[in-house]
Amino acid sequence: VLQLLVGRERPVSAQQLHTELRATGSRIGLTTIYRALQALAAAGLLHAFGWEGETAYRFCGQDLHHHLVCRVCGLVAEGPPIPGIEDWLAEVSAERDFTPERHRVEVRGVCGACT
Amino acid sequence: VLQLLVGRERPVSAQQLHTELRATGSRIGLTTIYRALQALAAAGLLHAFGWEGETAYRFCGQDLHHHLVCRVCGLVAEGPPIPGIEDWLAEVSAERDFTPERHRVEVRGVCGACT
DNA sequence: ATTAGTGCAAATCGTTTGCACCCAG
DNA sequence: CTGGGTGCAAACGATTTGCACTAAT
Repeated sequence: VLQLLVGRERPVSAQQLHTELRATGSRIGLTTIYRALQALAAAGLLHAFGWEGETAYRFCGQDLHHHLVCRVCGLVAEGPPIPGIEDWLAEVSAERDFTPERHRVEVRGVCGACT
Repeated sequence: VLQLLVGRERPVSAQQLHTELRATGSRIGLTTIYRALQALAAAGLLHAFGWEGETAYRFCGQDLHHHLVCRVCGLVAEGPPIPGIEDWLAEVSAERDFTPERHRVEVRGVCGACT
């Protein structure tokens, strides 16, 4: 299942994956897809995106955590870290007595192809 | 309905609101809550948060768009803009031929009270 | 023989929709 | 009379769960 996710540009929902797999003749069940996706997401290999009522997943390295999401086609591009975000985070957290664990920057817009 | 949202520290789901309102004797229907929340969110007065399977909303000014979310109690604190984020955004977007519309920074962690 | 993992079908739960009703203009 | 907004109940769709079955140790 993981192999199907690697190399994809846009997130896929459990139901989409199921349909695709079924089309290739696989007898895999929807349940298994859900369980696999949840496990992989919990392990940090996938990122979850809310996409029109359903949850879609995308393979993501652990290092880059910033996304440019096209609201038209759903394409997701990764971006470099924001310079200075760590300092900002440390400062703001200290101010509020908050212990940060992970952060996520998501930019919504329209990709070049959809403009 | 809006008045109930203003001043809250943490997001509330439609169902929670409904329960609370019913408890005060209101005869409001769940449908109305959903419609009101969607309208307010579309108008930019509320921000939507995914919280354990359901969608919760929180009143948010239009200027500050960064959030510190406690994963234990759901408390949401607002933060100042990241210095330099606009420059970063412009640069990254230009690189990828992407037209940004809005961005969102969400930091997950644990608040002081929950530590 | 035991166990982890699977698929199916039914149950669950948040959300949306269809529709009849009521109040204000 | 007319229209917008409301509540109720049914419909919907994504996700989860119960359970029997299979394959591998």
